[in-house]
Amino acid sequence: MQRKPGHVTLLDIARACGYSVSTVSIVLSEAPLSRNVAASTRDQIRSMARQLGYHPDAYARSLRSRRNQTIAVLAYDLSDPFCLPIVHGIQAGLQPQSYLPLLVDAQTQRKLFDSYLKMILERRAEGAIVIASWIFEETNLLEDIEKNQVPIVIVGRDLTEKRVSSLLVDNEAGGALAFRHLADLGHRRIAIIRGPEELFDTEPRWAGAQRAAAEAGIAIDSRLVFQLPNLTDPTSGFDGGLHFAREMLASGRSFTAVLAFDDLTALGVVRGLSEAGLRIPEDCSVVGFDDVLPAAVATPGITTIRQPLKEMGLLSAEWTLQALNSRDQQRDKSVHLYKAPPELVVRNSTAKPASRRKARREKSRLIVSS
Amino acid sequence: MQRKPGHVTLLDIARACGYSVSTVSIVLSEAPLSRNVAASTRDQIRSMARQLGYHPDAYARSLRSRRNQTIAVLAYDLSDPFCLPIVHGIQAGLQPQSYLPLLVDAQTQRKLFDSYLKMILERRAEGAIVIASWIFEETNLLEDIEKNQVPIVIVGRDLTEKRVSSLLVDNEAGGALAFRHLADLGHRRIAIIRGPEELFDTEPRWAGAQRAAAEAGIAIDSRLVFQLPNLTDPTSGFDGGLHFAREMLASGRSFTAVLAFDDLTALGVVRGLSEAGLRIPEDCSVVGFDDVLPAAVATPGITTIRQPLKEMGLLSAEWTLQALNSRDQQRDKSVHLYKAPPELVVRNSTAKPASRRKARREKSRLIVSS
DNA sequence: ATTCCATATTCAAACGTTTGAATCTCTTGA
DNA sequence: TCAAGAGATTCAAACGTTTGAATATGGAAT
Repeated sequence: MQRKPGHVTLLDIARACGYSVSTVSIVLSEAPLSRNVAASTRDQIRSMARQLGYHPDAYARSLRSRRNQTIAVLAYDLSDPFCLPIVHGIQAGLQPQSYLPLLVDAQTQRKLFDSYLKMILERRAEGAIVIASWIFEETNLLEDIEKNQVPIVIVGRDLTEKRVSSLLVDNEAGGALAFRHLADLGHRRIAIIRGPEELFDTEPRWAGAQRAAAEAGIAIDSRLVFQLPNLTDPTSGFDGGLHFAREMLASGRSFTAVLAFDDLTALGVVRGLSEAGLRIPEDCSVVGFDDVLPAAVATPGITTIRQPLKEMGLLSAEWTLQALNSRDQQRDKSVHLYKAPPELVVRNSTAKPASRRKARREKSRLIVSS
Repeated sequence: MQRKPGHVTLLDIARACGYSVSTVSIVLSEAPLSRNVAASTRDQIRSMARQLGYHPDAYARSLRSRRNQTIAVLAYDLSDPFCLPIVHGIQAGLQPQSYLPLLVDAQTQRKLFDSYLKMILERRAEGAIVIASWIFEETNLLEDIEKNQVPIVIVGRDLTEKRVSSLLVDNEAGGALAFRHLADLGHRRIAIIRGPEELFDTEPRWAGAQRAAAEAGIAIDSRLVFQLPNLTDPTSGFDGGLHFAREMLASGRSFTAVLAFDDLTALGVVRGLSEAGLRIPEDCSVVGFDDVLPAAVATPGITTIRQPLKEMGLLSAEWTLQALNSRDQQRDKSVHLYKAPPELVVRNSTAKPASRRKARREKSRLIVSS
């Protein structure tokens, strides 16, 4: 196994300028000792390194130094528009400490998830940030990662009872915010599409909506409550919304607004209602959740509950680095929880309901025609 | 620097079951020599490894073996919906050979791009796939990566004249396809929004549209041709589309269809026309390019030109692995080019133009009211 | 008995770094 | 003249693995 020709090591540089490997290493890695290396030597070594095209070998380096400036970021599915802003936040948080994210995308597949998990362990990432999925039981994840003393933070789910620092949006508040927005506009007959049963966001959002309904003195008609099936594909919310919109119309029950579980679902609802000739928001208001790109660029723009995803990502990065540092100093194993405040983003998919009489007339016409 | 407690090495296993490190390594790495290790020994070692929670150290391993089963994937901006399907394709192509993608997102920032590039070199990725950006001059990228003998493939741009294997959609054919679709529907007065000047896709798409116009005997009104400004943010196409839609209407020139540079631009156009009270597609057809998620879930769904992104990603992965293998065998430095065939996806943003008289009447009413 | 082969296992060097300790060469102060 | 320190550089071991070569063990064939 002869050395590759194009491959420059410390030894090459050392020989080229007549110093030892140690000196070269000290200079190029800017170790504390480099303070008392002669300035001329430093310059000579640096310029030789540049000239030969030297790049330190991360493998050799971190084999020796046990550090690799890497935080693993394990996303359950990058194609969910939800993930990207979080990743950007993480990158922003890691950058200043010159840590690098090792980004892996499990594509909602258990098999991939496991193999990437193994990879994270093998690459000795110093910490891990998991962007949560409802699909996997993270139990063995915890065992395996924690056993190896890697600090871990989870985004999008509360796992504090398993002693994992967690960040997520305050879903209860968000659900309430969305419902209250519709109530404030004057809507009384509000259809609700709940999330999939296995998704942890579902319950608190529903609870928030119920609380807001009670506060506004509005009764939720259980026949106007739907629940998305368990999904594999993050865009399948769209199909669910489309499906339930048709079902709502076919049921003949009147409603003037729909509270959808997330933005894709809301977009599906818009599609379904539009197909039947309803205009959004004149004939029916629709509100989503998350504030992902498709909601912003659709026409009408979807009124939604924004999650401060980027901020959450940023914070998760900071927590991880913090845990790293405190681990080096003492054993500070405190577990944090941050429930981010959701924010109402009003666009054009919501409006005051049409006057009751007119609305009823239109509706009946439509139901007949569908 | 004492060893971390939770950290299990070959030596630990060797001691625990009374064999040498070599034997343990041979067994666990399934080296050829493991053929003649006693079956009982094998089992004992394997179960001990599992019991202790052993994970091989990728750093030590690849320091010695010079392989790390990693292909770097450098995306210019993951938040462009364009990138994700490519990444998925790459993952799919790497998986069967148990190579792992090292995914990095330059977020359209030169500084990040450089620092990630350095990282790729330091981590000794065996190959690199670049999802192209118009922002960066890839010249030094080439120098730096090629000097280190790392095979490199670029997706989304033709760099064959710099001897880099390239995959991209056939933009010329796509532009023609889009224009011909509108012409076939009967449109004659077609507005065109060209891409930013610095983007390499712009020219061929425009050329394709011109060719199709000539073939259909349609004259393109230069006053209905617009050009997006150079952009930093991939979603800024939306703003551009919105802006030009308003400008088109204000100009008073009549048109029945808009050919937008990409899907986000098309969505911006839809927004702009809708604001003025126009209905899509009854009053005006709009066609996009790329087929990204927001185009599919908007209402009406945007008719667009689909790029086979996933297939392109898959192929890029295969090329890279192939280059890796052939490099080990002989010096096969052949450069490939693949122009993927685009595909028309008809949704609901395009339709036959309204009869001429009626269209003109509507238009003039609108222009007055705006 | 000796030689030879196959099977099972170990030796020891190497990969490219980092780093605590060691060495060497000057100054400086007494 | 010597000790003490500071400044500049090097030694050598270590990180955890892989791997070509070497060794040990037991037959079987000569």
